Amino acid sequence: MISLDHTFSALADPTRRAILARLALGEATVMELAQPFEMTQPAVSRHLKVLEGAGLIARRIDGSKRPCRLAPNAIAEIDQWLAILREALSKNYDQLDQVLATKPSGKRKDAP
Amino acid sequence: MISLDHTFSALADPTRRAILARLALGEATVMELAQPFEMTQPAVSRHLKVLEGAGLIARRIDGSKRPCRLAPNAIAEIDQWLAILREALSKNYDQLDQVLATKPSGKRKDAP
DNA sequence: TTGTTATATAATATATTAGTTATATAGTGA
DNA sequence: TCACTATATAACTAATATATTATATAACAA
Repeated sequence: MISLDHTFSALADPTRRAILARLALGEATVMELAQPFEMTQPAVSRHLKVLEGAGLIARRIDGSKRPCRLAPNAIAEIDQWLAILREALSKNYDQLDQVLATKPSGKRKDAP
Repeated sequence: MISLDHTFSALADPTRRAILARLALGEATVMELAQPFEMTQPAVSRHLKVLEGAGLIARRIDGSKRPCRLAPNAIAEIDQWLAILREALSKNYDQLDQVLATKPSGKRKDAP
């Protein structure tokens, strides 16, 4: 099972997010992915390793090429975790709504 | 506007995710948040600063206390970005479905 | 087999991060 | 005012991350 630590930290890097965005258009090899970046091939290889370790991409073997594609597992796991926050946020919002509805002129401690 | 770099990197830390999970239950002060962790108060203060900088929490002033609560902006932004990947994944899945449906005995380059 | 292409790994330098302790600041309450 | 509580900041250390160059490995093409 993939850890959220790895997944979120993989997504924290702009190069890696750009790689994922490129893969959203379809499979690509390491060189194809490296080409648009001002970065050496080994650097891209390491980013791909991070993305793979995070469960965000998968690779297959095609001769001497290693085409990459998006993998679904990590995204699903992230979504699941974010659901907790989303639910809490919508609940808080409802509560605030209620407070504003029931005490439209109540004191606010945080007012200046 | 908040950067995805900051938001994802804030979420990559398990202590910070635990803090967010606690805040999902409702507002809490710095000391309340620090208490369950084997960590000093300054360490928690810094985590909160990171979460605030990432747009994941907001703080208000209540005397000498600084109660924290979840903030919605960053989550919304993350969701928006992840939508790109989600869409691509579902598209790829559909394509795979089609491929399997139309050529059930086609050659596969990646077969051993 | 030899040269070339595609990719991975190792060694290394630098930057960033997360924690610590010590200290500063500001509100609280006697 | 004085002691106490709540929080923030600074200085420092240790661990981690990212990039580079050099090199290894494996497939391909002549």
